[in-house]
Amino acid sequence: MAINKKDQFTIKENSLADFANAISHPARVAILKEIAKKEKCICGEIVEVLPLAQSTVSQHLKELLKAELITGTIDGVKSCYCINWKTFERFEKQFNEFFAKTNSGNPKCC
Amino acid sequence: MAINKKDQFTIKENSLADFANAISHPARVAILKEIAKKEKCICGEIVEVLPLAQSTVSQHLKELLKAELITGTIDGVKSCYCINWKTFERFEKQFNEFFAKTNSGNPKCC
DNA sequence: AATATTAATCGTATATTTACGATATACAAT
DNA sequence: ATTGTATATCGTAAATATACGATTAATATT
Repeated sequence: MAINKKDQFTIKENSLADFANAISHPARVAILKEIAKKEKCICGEIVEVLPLAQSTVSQHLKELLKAELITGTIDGVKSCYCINWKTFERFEKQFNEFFAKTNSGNPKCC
Repeated sequence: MAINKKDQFTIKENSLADFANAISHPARVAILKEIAKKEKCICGEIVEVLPLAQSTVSQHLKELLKAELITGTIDGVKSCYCINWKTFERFEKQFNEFFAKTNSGNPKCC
């Protein structure tokens, strides 16, 4: 972007944005879904299911790893990925903290 | 991007990604936070609090409106924004549907 | 009517994202 | 050792996102 002002925001704001960013592409949602379904997945199986090139899937996996939404281990010549549920739980808490449900009624709302 | 493959994914995958994308920038998280705090915000109040130009804040507000995370009404010369909690609730449901908590234990996980 | 105020939109430059194929790496099998 | 297979990384082109200031539009005030 033109100028990056991300450091002008709080760590919490940035970390919530980073989490959201990791799942802000349908391919990554589909990958997460696939891993969650099988509980365990190798890259090849994911590539088969998605309408994307292998290298592109690999890039998306890398982003999901960076955001700690998944964990990955190398198993011989294959790679195994799992959902990192701890990150999801942490996100859920942060999410609630930011947008506390106490306001759900929206009495003053326009 | 090079080629857009978003229509190769399901509507649900895209809608979840779109929601996440709307909160994938710290400025938008901060805006949502500010509106949630006050329950009701005029544009100018948000601009005051954020380290961004008025036009940039306006662009972010537009995106939040597009994703239906906020509602906006015009009040004379001012614009008033509120959180659209219904969208947040819908997202929460979708989120759980995708990553059903039944797998949280991760028995086979790597 | 003229001026001031508020917010949205436009035009833009730059950074980032996304996609691909090609190549590299790392292990497995022969 | 050579060959095959699986995945990661590199280099890239094109699309999108993000930022800004300038302008426009719409109401409020004088």
